[in-house]
Amino acid sequence: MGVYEELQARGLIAQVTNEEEIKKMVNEGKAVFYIGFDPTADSLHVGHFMALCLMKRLQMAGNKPIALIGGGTGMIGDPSGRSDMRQMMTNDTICHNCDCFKEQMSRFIDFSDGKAMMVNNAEWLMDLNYIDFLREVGPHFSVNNMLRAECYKQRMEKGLSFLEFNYMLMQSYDFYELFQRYGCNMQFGGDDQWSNMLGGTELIRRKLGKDAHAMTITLLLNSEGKKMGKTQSGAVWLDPKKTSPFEFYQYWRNVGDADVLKCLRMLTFLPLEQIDEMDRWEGSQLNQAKEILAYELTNLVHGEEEAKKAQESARALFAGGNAAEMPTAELTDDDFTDGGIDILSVVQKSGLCASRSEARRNVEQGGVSVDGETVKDIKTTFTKEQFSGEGIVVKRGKKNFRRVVIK
RNA sequence: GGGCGGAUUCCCGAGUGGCCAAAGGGGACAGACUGUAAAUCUGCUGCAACUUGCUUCGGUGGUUCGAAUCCACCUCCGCCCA
Repeated sequence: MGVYEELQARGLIAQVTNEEEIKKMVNEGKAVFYIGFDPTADSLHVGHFMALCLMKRLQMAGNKPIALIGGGTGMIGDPSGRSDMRQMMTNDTICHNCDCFKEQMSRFIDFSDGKAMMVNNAEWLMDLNYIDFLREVGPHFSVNNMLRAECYKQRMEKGLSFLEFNYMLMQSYDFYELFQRYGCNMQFGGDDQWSNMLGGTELIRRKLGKDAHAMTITLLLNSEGKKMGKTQSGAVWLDPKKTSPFEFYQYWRNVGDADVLKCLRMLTFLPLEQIDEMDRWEGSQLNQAKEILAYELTNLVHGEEEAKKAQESARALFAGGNAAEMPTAELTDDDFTDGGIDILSVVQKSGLCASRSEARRNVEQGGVSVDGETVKDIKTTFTKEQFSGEGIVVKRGKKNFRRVVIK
């Protein structure tokens, strides 16, 4: 089975420009492909992770990946899949984010010995001359067609600025540049990028009369059709400072039954036979599959040691006991009045609740417990001594734990 | 540039002078049931205090005893015309 077939079997391929040619090229390790990453934040997230995995898979099959950092395109902002305009970022922010991306990527992809490259499109986009660019690229794009493109369609209702409208040209120009500079003959990207990517192949064909290919990765959606990798507090980040390995593990441990197998196929490197085996599991047995998923992914992103720690903590915590590896919050002397502190303050200051009002609600509804004992009275207080040593374990709801100690 | 319409609490969306911290829905959160799942049911959803206070309805000023609601100016957005 070639890589292409494997990708297909894992459900990763959404659309391709020319299946036969791409299959051949990829299976024979002849593709020089790129995936673009716009520096919209200071860490990569799960969506990027899928792309990185794909890069790795293709790299292992002998193809050469180019990671393109969007230092230039980030200045514009991709309107695809958005209902409103992105906030414009300052130059400094973009540069900082680019650096963060670089560092995270080098942990997944082998950039040694020319096996992969990393380039920044700021290199050629920032110095473009407006008139020259318009004359060189502009004639090859039909506004009529652009307006029909899926990525702009949804924005036609809410409004689309000229700035964002140009994004497609920038991305197309990237492909064109990479094609010429490095012989890059294929582009990968999320399925929402399809029209932008076609812009690139089209530009190359028109300007150079050469063929280039594009292939999109299936977006990771849950059974409700929402993008995965998002929590109400934001994305699930790969940076352990933004999403701790434990939280990361828990995110995957908690995916819905309907989504486990899909995630295993698309995100892990486990052999397909093993995944097919799990596909036969039913009911509560799926919990094991979720554990495997969570472990595998945490392992890939944070390493074996962190994965083990997260798994052990999760097991211990949900089996009712305490675990060494648990988010810890520290209280200081200032938090105590007359040597005591009330439950609402504990819950709030430990970061389990945003406000005292919220803490009050949770306590009143029986959602807060301390060392396994439910606390129903909002007037319950604790002494400083109780936080010394191991401290106490405060729980809000079923899945939010925190060890609270005194500093 | 001209005409019209709009900006409400996380989102959608009511509210057009006091009875509004603001209907309804979604989402989130908590509880029950479970398998750390889904579905369902219940509660809850500005901040703080234990029934009272404080800060909110794009921004700034103004009218009024009193404004999310009225007036002026400004900012942003949509539609139509150029």
